[in-house]
Amino acid sequence: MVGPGFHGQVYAVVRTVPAGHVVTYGDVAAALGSPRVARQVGWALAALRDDTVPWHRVINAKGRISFKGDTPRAIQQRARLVSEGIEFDATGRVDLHRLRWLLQAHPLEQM
DNA sequence: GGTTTGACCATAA
DNA sequence: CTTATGGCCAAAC
Repeated sequence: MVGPGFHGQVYAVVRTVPAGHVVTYGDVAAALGSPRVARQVGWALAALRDDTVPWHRVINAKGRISFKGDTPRAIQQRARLVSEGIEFDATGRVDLHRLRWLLQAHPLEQM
């Protein structure tokens, strides 16, 4: 249900991220053609209720789960990533240098 | 249709 | 390392 313009594209890109890899909001935004819309990517995921989208594989550029104040979701996200084989640092950060997934410009524009 | 806000990012102190 | 500020663009009010 890639409804309106931006959200659908975000979901499409996030679905292309395989397990065991992560991407930053900026990367997803850049894959959509605008590296400045990282916030909207996060906002789109905030409205997400679809389990078909691995939203937990999307983190911030610091390799960490930021959120605003809703910790429970962050904890669940971390649990899912660990379950997929993602390793977390002592500070709760992920090794982006190794687990960063290279997004494609237009994954499934007309799939 | 203007104002507010936001799961961000980069820079500065 | 953390905290603060500006900017960016789309959706919600």
